[in-house]
Order: sequence, then structure tokens, then C-alpha cells
Amino acid sequence: MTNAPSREPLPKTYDPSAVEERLYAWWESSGFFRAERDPAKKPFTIIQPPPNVTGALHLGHAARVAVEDALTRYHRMLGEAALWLPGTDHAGIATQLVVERALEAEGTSRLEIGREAFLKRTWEWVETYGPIIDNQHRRLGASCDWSRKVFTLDPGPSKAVRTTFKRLYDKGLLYRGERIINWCVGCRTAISDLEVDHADEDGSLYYIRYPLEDGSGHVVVATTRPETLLGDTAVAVNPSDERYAAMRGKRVLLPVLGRPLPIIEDSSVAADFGTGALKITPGHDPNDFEVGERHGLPIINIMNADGTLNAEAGPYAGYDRFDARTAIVEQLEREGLLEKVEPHTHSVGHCQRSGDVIEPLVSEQWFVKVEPLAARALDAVKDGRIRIVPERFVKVYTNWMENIRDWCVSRQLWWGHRIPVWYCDDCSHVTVAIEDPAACEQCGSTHIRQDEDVLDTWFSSGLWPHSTLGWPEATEDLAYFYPTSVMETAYDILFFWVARMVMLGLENMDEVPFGTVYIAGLVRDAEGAKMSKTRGNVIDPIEAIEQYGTDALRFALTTGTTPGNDTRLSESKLEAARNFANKLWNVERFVLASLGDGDLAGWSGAALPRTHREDRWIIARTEQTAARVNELLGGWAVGEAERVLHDFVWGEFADWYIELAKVRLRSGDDDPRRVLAYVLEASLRMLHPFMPFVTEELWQHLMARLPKEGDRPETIMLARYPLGEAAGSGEEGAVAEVELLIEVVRAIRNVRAEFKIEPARLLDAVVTAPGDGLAEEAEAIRHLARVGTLAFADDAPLEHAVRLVLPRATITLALGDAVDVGAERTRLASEAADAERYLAGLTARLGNAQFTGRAPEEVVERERERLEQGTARLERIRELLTELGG
RNA sequence: GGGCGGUUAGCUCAGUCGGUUAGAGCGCUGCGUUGACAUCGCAGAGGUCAGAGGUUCGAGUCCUCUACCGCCCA
Repeated sequence: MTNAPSREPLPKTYDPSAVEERLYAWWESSGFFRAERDPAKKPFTIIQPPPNVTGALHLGHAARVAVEDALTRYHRMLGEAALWLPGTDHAGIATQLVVERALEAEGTSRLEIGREAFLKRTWEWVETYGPIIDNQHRRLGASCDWSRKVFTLDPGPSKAVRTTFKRLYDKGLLYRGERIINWCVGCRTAISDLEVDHADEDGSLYYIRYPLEDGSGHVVVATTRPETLLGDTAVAVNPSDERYAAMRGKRVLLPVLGRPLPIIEDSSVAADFGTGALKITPGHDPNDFEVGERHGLPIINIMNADGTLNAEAGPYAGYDRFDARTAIVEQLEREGLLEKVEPHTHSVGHCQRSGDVIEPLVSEQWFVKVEPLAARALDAVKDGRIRIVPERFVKVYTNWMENIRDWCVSRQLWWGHRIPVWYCDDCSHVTVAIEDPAACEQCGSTHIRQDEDVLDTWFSSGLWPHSTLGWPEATEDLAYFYPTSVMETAYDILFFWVARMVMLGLENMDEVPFGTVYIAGLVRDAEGAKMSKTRGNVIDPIEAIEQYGTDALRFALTTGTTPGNDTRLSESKLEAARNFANKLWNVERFVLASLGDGDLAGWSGAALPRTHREDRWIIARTEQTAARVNELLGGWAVGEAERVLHDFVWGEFADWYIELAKVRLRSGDDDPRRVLAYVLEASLRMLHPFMPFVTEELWQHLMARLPKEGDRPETIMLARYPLGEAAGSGEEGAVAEVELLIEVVRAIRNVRAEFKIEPARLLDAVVTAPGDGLAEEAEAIRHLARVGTLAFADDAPLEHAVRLVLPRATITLALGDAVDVGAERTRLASEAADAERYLAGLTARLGNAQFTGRAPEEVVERERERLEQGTARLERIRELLTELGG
């Protein structure tokens, strides 16, 4: 693999497709991405949030990659041992559903082919689709260490899962119990509270009469789910509810089934909801389950795993849950037990994966007792060991941690980490082990069966920052790279993932998993809608890359964005980013063409020419930009750093320095050659983390033309990031002079545009300004503002001329007959009015003793200078008005 | 019900410690093929920083309230 740049001149426009795959292959095969442990270096570690192994990357992933890669490349260029560790997630439910769907299309099912064949089939699927993700990452330019890539089901992470399970079990933090859980009939598994999406839906509130057993009347209960009455084991009222005082101790008869139910009193019943009497169904409602526990009520489960009713439902056994509701309501109506039906909006839980309505039901599952884990996780954020960016998410995190409930971790799936628990048929002992046991640890019987279920996928991803580095083995990687530096992820998985990593990281490692959590926003389409396949507004990152280039996509996704806020991606943003890459390309084309054959020694900084103010100005601005960019990146403000770089490269270097340099090069001044090389090379390095491909390509071409100075690595990836330590200090004079020059040029161009002077016509000008600075820039002014004869004098004739009064200079432009004295007078009068208003404000401020006394010295000083300069300018405008007879 | 965010130019968004006459991209208007770039250049228009009150010498930025939009949790 060679990356020798061609000697051909660069094409007129940047063509990413001619560059990207070649450079990536070269980087990868050269081992530039590999992180080496080096005690002399500071480690910088990012563990990549593992995407679903069978999925495809979407723009959200692309945005994550853009930021993580930028941070990794930046820290690598700072000389740190930068590790970006890639991985994929087996994504239990999602993957199993995909394979089940494929089986369904073939007319079979997982139950038909059995567990072993199903798993074999799923592994085949993973092997087929898994590499897609990796290749998409390569297209995105991800500089991750492929040699360390991990999959959640690899032996290492699997052992980490089992080890964690056993440790938590031994500590009593993992238990098996009958609890009410969220059951998804589509996925046929329990899911955790977090995997349930709640949506308000229009339903009905049914008022049902439960006759009193003694025949003395009835109690009316209100419910949104009448079919669950089949599982009722009580009716409850609030003890302070006088309406029901007479019912105390009585029993009612359950409609349909005729089962007698006690009337119980529980303070959790809201007297103002419905009738104040509540049916209690401990087997199918989370609140009722708690009421049932308090009152020792029996639990009746009326439902099968597929959502049909079981034998407990009596006449309705075998009915689908929704059909049962209709049928039962009809029966109640027939029997006169349905008092009324009111429209009612209530919150209905749906499975995040399948969309099915969730059934709360009682089931035996494994739970993690999270309270003790959460307490430590809370402290880690409160005491600053973990910093969340942006800070407002601390509150969200804290609030969740403080109200946490036990985590149901068993899933009735086949795809995933099988629960490392074996039940003994002989003595019923439960054996929990890291290695598969051959016999019951208590009685030695070989009649043991492993738990059928697998663990929640988040259980394994919760271990990710340490399991990927080798835990539970005490590897050198773990010792060196843990705790990791930053975890970047979108806010939608703050609880799912970040919170669990903190809890489990602290539990296993006794140390936080990362120092910073960088919370990103979501990527939306141009209209602000969430991208989704059903909505059809998904932009495929690979298509965007093919159309605009990887650098453009990355730049468009991240520039001007801010952590935690959503961003919109549109064609126009992609175009703007592509144009910027092309601008950079053409800046280099100009620089290369300008280098000539002369001696360029000193270009890299040590011996740069620092005599001409223009050179001093752009060198200072380069340093200031670098300092600013480092400051911003230190505060994780990636988007703002990119904007600063964009504005510097385009708005200062290309628009002004290059245009000024052209003038000097034409007049035989060689100094700009080295300065151009220096500024461009530094710009490429500064931009490299964000636009890796175009900067590498241009850097290689540039380096081929420049004498070797200092350490020159093979790749820009390993070049040192500019720090801008000098920050342009001592160059304030040069900077101010060039800024004045720019003002003068702009002012003249403005007049040319206003008066519609054709470009070919040169204007004569007289400039009045203190000092020699502007006079030395005469050539620049003449060329950039298209001035013919340029004189510097204290005075100039006003006839057929326009006079521009700038804060630090006055320009008199000969315009011939185009000048209308009346219009000039009006223009100047309005400028004078503006200036007066401005000066009045300044005078008032400076006249205020509170201001001069309390404001910092430099602020007051600055205001004084403004007042002085503004006053001088106003005087000149007034003189001019007098001259014009105004 | 509790919490969080947003409201800044026609559109999409920046704006870190409170300190110029508030910025960028896109769009818009006018001019333009001067040897890096028309994926471009030059010039310009466009803002009561949602509203009200407060703190401060000074508020887009801090505090309180209100309105609308969005999200999270229950």
C-alpha cells in the first residue's frame, strides 16, 4: 500500500470518491488506528456505543461517529494514547424479531425448529449482516482500533456477564421472584419498565355493578379494562369514604363468575376517581398487586403468554384479550350490570419493539436490586467524578436514580446471554455459576436444568466500558485505559445505558466507567421530524457520502451544533459543507501554485518571515484560532470549534490573506510563500479531526512540496495538533493595521457598488490617516479596491468626490459627474445622527460614576477609546457637512 | 401531576465568565467569467433576542411570572 501523492496538478474540484477509500485502507493497514499502551503517555479512551450487529447505521450513528472520531483524532494529535474501541451489540429482542420474521416468511417458526437450530440460524444472520456495520464505519472515516473490536456475545463479555451475575447473586443483589412485570404478547417476553412507551389513548370508563352477597344492593366500580374482572380478588374503597361506611365487612359477588369478593379498605384508593370503589386485580395491575400484598389477597392469572385467556377465565377461556372485553361488556349489559360507559382518555403502555399493548401480569422473573447500586451511581455524579455535558442532564439523571425501581433482567428469549442458573430436579437447589456446572452444588445430582431465559441486553452493555477492556481478567488494557475518558451518546438512552454503566461499573470496578458523559441530541430531517423508515424521511449516510463526501457529511452533522440539542440535517447544509471542503481544496491549489521554486526553509514556524504586517497578522490570527479551538474542544464544544475554523479559513485566510498575498507575490515579494504554506498546513491539522480525508489528501500533497522541518510523521493523523500557545501576543499592532486596511478596502468597494461603477473603471482616491501603516499598503488598496491614483494627504478637493469618514481614516474618492451633492449631504447628515446617538450613549455611561467605579478597568478603557475615536469621527463628518454647505 | 428544553434575521441555528452598535450558513437584492475556487467573488438589505417584571453601572446571557411549541418521568 502506497500513498505517494501524484505530481499531477490537483483537479479543479475536490472529488471525495477518488480519495476516501484509498486513504482509509492505507490508514488501517498502516496501523495508525491502533492504540499502544505507553506509560509515558496519557491515555484517552472512548468506548463506542455498540450499534445493533444486524442493523445499519443511520444519521444518528453518523453524528456520533463524527464527534467520537473528532475527539479521538484530536487527542491522538495531542500525543495521547488514544483508543477508540469499536463494538457491536447482539440486541436481543430486535435481532430475534428479525430472524423470527424471516422464519415466518419461510412458513416456519422458532418454536418449530427449536432452540438450537434457531440460534444457529441467528448466528448465520449475524455473520452475514455484521460486517455491514463495520464497513459503514470505515466509510465514515472512523479511526477506531479494529484490533480490539468486541461483540457482546464474544467469550470475554459473556464471561463478564456471568461473573457479574454471580457476584450480584452472591451479594443478594440479584433475586428471583414473583412480581408484576410488563408482558409483551408479540415478543412473548417480559420487558423492563423502560422498554414500555406510554401513550394517551381514547378509551372508555365502564361502570360495573358488583351485587352485594347479602342481596342488599350493589357496589359500582369503574374500570378501563373490564375483561380483567375475571381476575378480581377484592373490591377496595378508601377507609375515610363515608359513602361506603355501611359496606364495611360485606362481600360482593363477582359478575360473570359469581366469585365472592371481600370489600377492603385501602388508603391508596382515590375517592374522587369514578365511584370511589375500585376492583382489585392483583394479577394484572401494578397498583392492585401492591394492594393485594398489603391485604394478603390471592393472585389470579387469567392470561396465556399469547394474550388469550386461560382456564381461570371460565366461559371466556380461549378468547383473545380484546375480544373478551367486547364479549364481557355485552354480557354485563344483558344482565343489567353495566350502569354506564363514559369516554375516557387513559395512558396505555406499548412495547417499544413490537408496538403491542403491554399486559401487566404476575410472573416469576430475575430482578436486580438496584437501590444500593443507584446510591453509588448518584454520588459519582454529585461529587463530580462524572461530569455530564450539558449539565442540565444531571437533574434528569438524579431524578431517575432517586426514584429507581428494581430492574427485571430476565427475558423469555433465546438470543442473548443465557441466565447462568441451574435448578436441581432432586433437591430444588439453585446453582449459580460462571462455568457450566455438571452437577448440583448442594446434592451433587446431575439432574440439573439451566434456566431457559436470557438476560436483558442492557445487562451486558451495562458492563461495556470494563468488559471490552478484558474484565474480569486483570488485563493490561484494563489497567491502562480504564476509567475511560468520555462516553458519548444521545439523551434517549441516558437511563437505559449510561445509568446502568455507572451502576455496574462502580460495582465491578469500584471506579467510575468514564469521567465525562457527552449527551448528544437527535438528528432530525429538514422539517424537524424524527427520521423513521415508515415516515420515509430517512437519509442514508452512505448515500449522503456518495453524493457529498464523508467530510461534508461529518461537518454538516456537527458544525454549529451544541451538546444535548437536536439538529436538523438538510441538503443545503450538506451542500454548504461540501463547498467548504472544496474551498479548502482550492486554497491549496492556489498555495501549491504559488510556492514556486525558491527556498521555503523556515515555513514551519521557526523562521517564518515576520516583517510585513500582513504576515504578522495572519500568523497571529492562526495562533489565536488554534488557541480558541483548543479551548473550545477542552469544553467539548465541538460544533463551535468547527465554526471558528470555518470562519478563519474562509473569511480571513482565503478572503483576505490570499488576496493580499497575490498583490505582493506579483510585486516580487517572496515572503508570502512560506506564510501561505505555514497557515495552510496549520489549518489542515486543525481541521483534520473533523474532515479527515480532504485534510490528509491535501497535507500529503503539500508536504511533498515543502522542505522537511522537524519531525514529519507519515500521516497528518499523527502530526501534532496546533496549540496556538503564543496566541498572537505582541502582534496587536499588526492586527489592528490590517483590520484598518480591510475597513478601507470595504468602504471603497461599498461606494463602487452603491454608485454602480463598472469593475473596469479605476477610481482615484486620497486617504487621510495617522501613521504610515496605510500608506505602506497602497498597492493592496489599489488592487483590492480598484483604485487608480492613490494619494495620502491631509486634505483633498471635494469637487466631484465622495468622502468616506471611517473611525480611523478618511477617504476621498473622485467620482466625476456621478456625485450628487444633495444626496451626499443627506447621507452624511444621517451618519452624523447615528454617530451622535452612539456617542450620547457612551458619554452617559462614562459619566456614570457607578460605571467607572465598578466596571473592570479594561472595559472602561475600551469605552473611553471608543468615545475618543467616535468624537473625532463626528467632528470630521461635521466639517465635511460645513464644506458641503449643509 | 412533576421535571427539562426551546422561543435570537425569511429558514436552520451558534452565542462558554453578564461588558462594542448581537453572529454564521442557507435564502433574498444588486454587480461580477481580474489566472485557487461559479461547489466562486464583491457589495447590500434583513433583529424590540417570545412577553412582562426584577437584580445590576451594564442583561440575548442571571432571577420571577406568563404564553406557545417540544421532550422526559409518573
